[in-house]
Amino acid sequence: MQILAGPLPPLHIRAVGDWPADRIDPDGYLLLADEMQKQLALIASQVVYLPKENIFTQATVAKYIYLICKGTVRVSHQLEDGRSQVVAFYNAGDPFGLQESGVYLNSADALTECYLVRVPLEQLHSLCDREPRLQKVFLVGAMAQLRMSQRHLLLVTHQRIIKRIAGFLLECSCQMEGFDARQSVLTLIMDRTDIADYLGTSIETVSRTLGKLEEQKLVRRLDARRLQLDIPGLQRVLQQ
Amino acid sequence: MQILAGPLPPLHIRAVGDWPADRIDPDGYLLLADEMQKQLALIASQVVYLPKENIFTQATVAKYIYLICKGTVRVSHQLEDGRSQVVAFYNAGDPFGLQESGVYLNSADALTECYLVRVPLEQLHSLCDREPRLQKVFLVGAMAQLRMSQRHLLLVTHQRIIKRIAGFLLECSCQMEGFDARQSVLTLIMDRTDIADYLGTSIETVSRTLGKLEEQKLVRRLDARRLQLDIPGLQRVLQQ
DNA sequence: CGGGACATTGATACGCCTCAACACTCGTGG
DNA sequence: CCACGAGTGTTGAGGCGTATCAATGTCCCG
Repeated sequence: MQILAGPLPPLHIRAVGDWPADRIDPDGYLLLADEMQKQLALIASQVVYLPKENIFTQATVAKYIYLICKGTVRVSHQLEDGRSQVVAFYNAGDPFGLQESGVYLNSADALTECYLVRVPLEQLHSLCDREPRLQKVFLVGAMAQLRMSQRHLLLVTHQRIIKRIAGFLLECSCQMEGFDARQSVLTLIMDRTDIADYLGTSIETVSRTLGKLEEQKLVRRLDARRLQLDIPGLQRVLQQ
Repeated sequence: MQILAGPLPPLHIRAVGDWPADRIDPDGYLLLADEMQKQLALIASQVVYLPKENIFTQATVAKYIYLICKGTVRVSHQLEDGRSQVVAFYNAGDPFGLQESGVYLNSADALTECYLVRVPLEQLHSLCDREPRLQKVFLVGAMAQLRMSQRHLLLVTHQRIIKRIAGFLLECSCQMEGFDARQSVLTLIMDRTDIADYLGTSIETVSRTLGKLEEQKLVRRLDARRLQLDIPGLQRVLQQ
């Protein structure tokens, strides 16, 4: 981890689907007004993490809220029985660092090189009290996170794995970077273990299911990480 | 549905695990200051729903946010393939009515007789802009919902159904009314279909799994809706 | 050329979904 | 008082999908 000097980059928060939409840009991001940005700059700092680097660990004291400027973060939860469940993959515009009773609920790791803005929790609280518009930004962010979490729930409760995988690929092609819409080629940032732990299955089944989808000509594996998708075909899988 | 005249009852919002805790009572509820309560009373109204009555339907225009004073609400989502997934069971102190792009994401139904406070969304937005402390209440509420949603995710991703059921029973005994701690008897408010749709399984499997737990002396079925629990024993199931 | 990390493929066992039949409780009405 | 039906919960038999263990394949880097 490395702390960057200098001013914060322009910040935006994912707010897809929020309404009424004040200051939401066409892509569903809420932009921070200059004034808020300045005040945040007084307490926040920009940090960089390398791929595979741990950002924070579940059950340790929660000091910061993070906001992603660039990169992808995996947030996961270790259960008592040893299983690891990926709670979410976060991208630019997503806030993360959910805490309960002063400790982090999950662990966070950088999947790619990540540029983050790190805001000390205590100071954020007092700043939000002084600057209600900033609080609104975080409220909108929290509700966006709640929608994402519920979508994830609907995804993992599909009994058939083929639906989970199809839904996952569609989700990636919508809300992630690394999807070339013209070629319809998705470049995955995560490995098979991450996908399996996100969908609640095993790496072998992920691999086999991609095989099934390839048989049905809905997916073509250019290599392990690059998939050519038949988007309408995958959507049809979810409807059966 | 029936609209009640007269003043609003005292309102509180579930905020378990929030920190730093300003004005959070021992049970984890955030109490609304009198002033906010008064302002809310100007735009909100108290409504009553009978058991099994529909409160709102997925994909219809979202006009209100609801806050539960008393009773239990089932929020569920219908998927394209016909499956119904219960997103959450909500109790006193929980806000619900999540919307995306102006329409409800899920459907809500009363499980018991429900006393709710219904707040028009548009007026709530402008009131929140004038009264930041109210906005903070909703922010805290949204984060509590996010924690609940993530717990639910961890529950339904247990591969073994016996863990899902054990976890579900423990969850009910913690955060729901209808658990007599002295006798360790849990009275379920929902039927087998609701449980199955909450855990992503079938009613038959719910029934059989309760049978398994009964063989292991971790549960005793007094009748279909009343279960005597061995709490430590159920916790042990989750650890294996 | 080796080693390690990651992905795929194969064989097997078993847990759960499905369909089906049956038990139970409750209200209604004969 | 009993008969009937609907709604709900339980139990049984069978087939299928997926987890698991194991082996093999592939890529990258030293």
